[in-house]
Amino acid sequence: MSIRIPSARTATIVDVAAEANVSKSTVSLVLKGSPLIKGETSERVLQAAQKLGYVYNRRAGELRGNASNAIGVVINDLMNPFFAEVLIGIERKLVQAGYVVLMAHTHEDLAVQDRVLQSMREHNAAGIMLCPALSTPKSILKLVQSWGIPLTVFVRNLGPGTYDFAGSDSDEGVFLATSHLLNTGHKNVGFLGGQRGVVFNQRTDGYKRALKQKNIPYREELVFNSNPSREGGYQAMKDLLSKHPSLKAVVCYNDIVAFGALSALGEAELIAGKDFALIGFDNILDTAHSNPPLSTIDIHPGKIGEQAATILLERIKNPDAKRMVYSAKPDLLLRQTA
Amino acid sequence: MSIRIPSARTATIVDVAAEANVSKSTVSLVLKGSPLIKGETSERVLQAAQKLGYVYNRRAGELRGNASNAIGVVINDLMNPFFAEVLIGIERKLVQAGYVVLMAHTHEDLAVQDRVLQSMREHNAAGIMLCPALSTPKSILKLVQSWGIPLTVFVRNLGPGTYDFAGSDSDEGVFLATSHLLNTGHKNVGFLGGQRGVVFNQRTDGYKRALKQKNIPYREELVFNSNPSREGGYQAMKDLLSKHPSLKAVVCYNDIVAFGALSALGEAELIAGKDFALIGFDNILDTAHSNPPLSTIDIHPGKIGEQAATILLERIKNPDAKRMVYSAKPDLLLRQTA
DNA sequence: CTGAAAGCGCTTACAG
DNA sequence: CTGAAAGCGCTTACAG
Repeated sequence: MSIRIPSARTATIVDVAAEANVSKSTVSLVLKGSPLIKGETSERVLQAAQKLGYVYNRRAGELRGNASNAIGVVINDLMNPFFAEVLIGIERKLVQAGYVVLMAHTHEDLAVQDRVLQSMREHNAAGIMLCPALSTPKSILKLVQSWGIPLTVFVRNLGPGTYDFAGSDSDEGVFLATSHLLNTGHKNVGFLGGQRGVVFNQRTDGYKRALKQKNIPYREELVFNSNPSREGGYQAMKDLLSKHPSLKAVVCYNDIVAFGALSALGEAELIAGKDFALIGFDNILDTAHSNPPLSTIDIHPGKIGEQAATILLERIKNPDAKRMVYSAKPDLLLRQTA
Repeated sequence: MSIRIPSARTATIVDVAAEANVSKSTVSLVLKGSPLIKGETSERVLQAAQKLGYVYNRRAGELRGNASNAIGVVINDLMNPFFAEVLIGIERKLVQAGYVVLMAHTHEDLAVQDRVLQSMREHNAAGIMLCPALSTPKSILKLVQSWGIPLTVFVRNLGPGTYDFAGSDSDEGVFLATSHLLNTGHKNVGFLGGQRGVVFNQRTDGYKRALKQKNIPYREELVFNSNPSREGGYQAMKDLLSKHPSLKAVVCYNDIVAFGALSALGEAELIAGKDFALIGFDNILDTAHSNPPLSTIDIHPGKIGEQAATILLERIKNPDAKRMVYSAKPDLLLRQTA
């Protein structure tokens, strides 16, 4: 007859109290470093805890106290290194502040986004960081707000409103890139990749603005839509090459689109930076050693994540603070492709 | 005088019970879909819950019940898309099974790894998935085991032992790649990038094995160490080009190293696939549209994550099952560079 | 089929 | 400086 040995029940505060000959209130106080307890007692309690291999039970503590140290972060496209870099920035900052991250990936799926948000609520998240899936309704703001959970939106904004946000100045970034191309002898430049959405609109706004400043008429057929992926960039560039062979310069929706474009260029035996100029957007790590190294708009992805986390932390501390926004200042970073 | 309105305390099981005129035990039973409760009663409770906007409080439930639905996953190098793809696979599988993921990033730092593991323990994680930071001591296995938390190690193994593991057959993969190069006319091939460690050793074993099979002596100076990064691959290839200009084929430690190498090749005006042959390892998404598209060893990163999660789930369900191991079968995937 | 009671492991006033 | 007591929101035997 075999008996299943229960995994040694871990010691509780009561066990420690018994071991140290104090009440459990005292143990609780010692554990949270209260100055109320006499040094000697405190010492004794700590040793007892050590001896019994005591582990703090967070759920129990939080049940009574009601604060949670978990923060939900929802990402929708981790396949794009940009988001991975942002996530790393977020995670570091949060962990550093003593939080733990409940991470969820939505694949741009609104239904799973709703589900994970709900789940974070059940888990009593101390805050939520959301990079909204494409076409997320603005009502999501009111919803989370009604839960009483601090929220900061990052990278993709949700239109005008009073929510906290961390992202970048897309308009200005693309303006910079387009202007640079125009200033270095290109008579016209196209916009490659990406699809309808807030961010896309901001970026093409910058594009149009740069064109306008040089009195170049905006031509819709020079913006090439695609998925915001390498594959998308590849297809878009092939499309461009066949339809507008005279066009020799392009600013890309983002870096991975630019990588796809680089691939199409290579296939056509065109050398980026010599036969064709292109500039990416984001400055993900990969750009420094692509073939050839990509000129891009640096928005410091890791820093966006860090700032987004900083904002959330501040909001948790101070629920009544006024709106907080971080918008990364874009820097034109010239390497080989333009 | 302003009164801070407490964020509307959310309804509890007791409120629902009162609203529905039943005891809280009944509410609890209904909520977990017990067949014990009469349909009519159940209906009434559900409506009451709905009406009050009841939200299940997981921590409270888990405190008594003792099961948690959070699983910790620790990653060390999310900058490498390979790990991002693995993570996505893990996350999907876990969420699908009703779990939530507590994610932590270690940056290969043993101290933070210890910290996050401890934190996951406090959070009562139902299981832990660990991709060990470089030079993680094997004792980590016993430690987590002593906590009574199911563990599955992934991607990097910890040497012989009886822990659950999901990864790939590195040796075989590199053997395949090296053999292919040798079979297609290259008199010798080098091994580029990566650094001492379990995975590195397995990969170079495959390299040596392929050499041996063709009676080609192994020469240490033909393996070029580097950080397992683009930058590392870039430097290693420059090094190779200057020291061994006659070497024309190389298998790379992984895809990002290969990307760095591609960049160095481009800089030297060498065309990969024509002037120089190289093969990566992993088959991350990016390889399909690099410049030029990279030949590589496909180990199906997403599937590794999924399988790792599947193993953990199984272990949770069945603590006494015997050792589970998944080793991705590597496929040689030829594109442009070899 | 449903209710009363005890308990999960903490924290937090309140006494003293 | 420390203890006794109540309570956080659930679940789980146990009655009936």
